[in-house]
Order: sequence, then structure tokens, then C-alpha cells
Amino acid sequence: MRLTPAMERYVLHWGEMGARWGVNRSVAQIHALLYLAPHPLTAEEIADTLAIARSNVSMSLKELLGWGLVRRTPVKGDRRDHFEALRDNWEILTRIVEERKKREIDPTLSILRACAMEAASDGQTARETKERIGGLLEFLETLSGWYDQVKGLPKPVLVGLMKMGGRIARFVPRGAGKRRGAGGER
Amino acid sequence: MRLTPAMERYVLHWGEMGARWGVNRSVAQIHALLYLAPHPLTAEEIADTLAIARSNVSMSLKELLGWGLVRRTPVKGDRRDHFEALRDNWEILTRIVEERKKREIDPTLSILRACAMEAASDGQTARETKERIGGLLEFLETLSGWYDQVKGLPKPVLVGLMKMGGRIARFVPRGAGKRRGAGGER
DNA sequence: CGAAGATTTCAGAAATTACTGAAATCCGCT
DNA sequence: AGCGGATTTCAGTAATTTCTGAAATCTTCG
Repeated sequence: MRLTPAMERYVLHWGEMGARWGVNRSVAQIHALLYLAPHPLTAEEIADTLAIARSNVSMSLKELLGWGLVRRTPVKGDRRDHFEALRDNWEILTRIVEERKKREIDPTLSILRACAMEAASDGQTARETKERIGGLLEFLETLSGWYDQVKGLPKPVLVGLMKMGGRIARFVPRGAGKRRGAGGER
Repeated sequence: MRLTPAMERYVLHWGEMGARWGVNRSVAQIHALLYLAPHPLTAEEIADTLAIARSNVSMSLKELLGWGLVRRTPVKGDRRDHFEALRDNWEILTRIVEERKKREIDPTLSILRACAMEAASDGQTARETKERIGGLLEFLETLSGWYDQVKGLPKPVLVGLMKMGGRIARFVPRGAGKRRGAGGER
């Protein structure tokens, strides 16, 4: 597939962006290409278009499939695999968030719990240090709990919330946020 | 400064976490150390504690100062610089989000605008491709606008919103989210 | 079953990124 | 001004990550 200059610019930028967020550049470029492409592409077309090795495409697609951002789509009369990207931007965003939470935030919570336990019983960790570990744990648990509730809301409601922007603030009960803990635990 | 096992575990994990999100490992470790430390540390103490070169500490601290996550604090009777990390978790989170938005999302928006312009006028980019670029641009602009409004709310209000969790949904006007605009594509 | 094509794996090469140590610079003090 | 310690810079090296090409494996169809 020939890239128009606009597409090329997009693909290169997306690759760069991925790299900054800890995603392999080729993976991000392939994602960008499939996102833009007007129809599903074969691995070989991808390799040719982006001038990267076929094997690299194979590995990268596996990665994208693992994130649920790309899927195989059979094409009648062609036994090669064709790939196409998820198109719905909300869906893309929530997949990425969900996956990163699972891969990174959740394990971090476990480790923080372990650190808090260890610090509580070792008699040598400074009081301030223990407080910080505990505080961070509580903070992340609160955020995490909030996210779990919000992600369950139907998409139109989320969109509605977004549209309300800062006006949503009028519905916060007075005096909220006064007690310690920012709420939401257990 | 001697690290207790709990601290060491925390610092190593944080370094790992940073690496996954595109932050240099040493930078993340230093941040973790300063976050836990019960008092400000000198660059040399940091280098000794983490067993990394003094020069590396210098560069990494510069980076952290640039993110606004660490600050120099003068210590009476010592002419060496001492460093301490921001302690407030909300503040830390918002600084990081703000900075990444500035460094990554805003430039992405510019590039998307440029791509959209270019694609509109080049006569060779597929219709579907143009729609996707335009749709993503609109989507990110919506998110970005929402963020700008929400970040201006006072912290206690934000905390209050978090506490409400999914219950906030009751305040979304019926029928919101129906028009085009805020969401992905159809 | 076996040939042709498609796909995946993986060891090593290439490229990138991170780290170090030596030298240069800065700074406060006398 | 000039000394001593603190800090920064940066060229080169080390470590890590990414990418490739050849070989192995899988799949489909005659």
C-alpha cells in the first residue's frame, strides 16, 4: 500500500509517540497504519509499506493482537491473514487503559502491599517512609476503585459526563473531601 | 543512606515501572528514593545509596526538577544542594499528567491538524483515512478540553467527585451523547 | 500424502539508549 | 583574585533493545 504524505507523517509520529510511552516503535507504526488503512492488510503489505522485516511484522502483530487493538479478518478467496485495527476511539482508549492497569497498576498495588507489610514489621524503616508507602497505596487503591466503577458505565453516559466538563462540579456534596483518605477504600 | 529491604523493593519496582512508561530507570529510582526518604538528600548520598555514578545523579535530578517533581532545599550550615520530592500524591499525579500532555498530547494535536489539512487537499488520501484522522483529532480535542476544565477544579471537589464514583452518572442529562462530537466514530 | 505458500521463531547483528569517569565550570569564601 | 569543594557536561563505552534473515513450523489444497 502506498502511503500518502499525510499518512506517512501520521504513521511516523505515532511511532515516535509509542516510543515515548514504552511501546515499541514498529508496533506503534503498524498500529497507526492499520488504523488509517481503508481496508484490512496482509502482513506482507505492512512489511512493504513500512519497509520493515516480515518477521518483525509478525512479532508486532502478535503484540497488537494481545492488546486487543488489532484483529485478524478473513478475506474471501485469500488464504493469507488480513489484519485490521479497532476503529472506535473510545474503545481503543479503554482497551489501552484497561490493559496497562492490568499489567502495571495492579502489580504495583501488590508490591506496595508487600512493602507496607514488610516495613510495618521490620523495625528499621523510618516512620515517615512507612506513612508514604501507606499513603500511596491508599491513593492508588482509591483511583483504582474509582476507575473500576466508572469503566462500567455505558459509553453514552461517559460521553455525557465529558460534555458536562467542569459543570459536573455542582453535584459534589458540600463538605466532601474533608475526611482523610480521599475515600472509596474497601 | 541505608535502604531497608522494604525501601529497596519499592525503589527497584518504581525504576522498573518508570522504564515501562518511557522514563529512564535511574530517574525513576531517584524519584522513588527521594519520595521515601524522611529528609532531603544530597546528590552524593543518592549516588551512594543507589550505586550509580555521581554524574548520572546530576543529570537525572535535572530531569526531575524539569518535571517539577523534585526541588532543591537549602540546608542550614551545608553548602551542598539537598533534594526532596514533592509529597502530595494528587499533586504528583497532576504534575505528571500536565507535563505529559504538554510534551506529547499537544504536539500530537498539532500534527493531526497538519495531517488533516494535508489529507484534505492532496486528492489521493482515501476518504476513510481522512475520516479517521479527523475523527481522532476531534476525539483528542474533546478529551483535552474536558481535561482543561476539570484540572481547574479545586482539589477537594475532585476528591469529592472521586468519592461519588459511578453514582455521578445520575446527573448526566438524558439523551446526552447522542449528537456527534465527543465520541469515536459511529 | 506432499507441495506451495504463509507464518513464526530465534540467534546474532545493528541501532539505540543509558551510564560512567575525566575534565570543565561554577560558587562562596577569604 | 584564587582556592577548595560542589556540580555539570560530554565523549566514549557499556548495556539494552530492536530488527533482521534464515530456518523451522504450520496450513491448505490438489
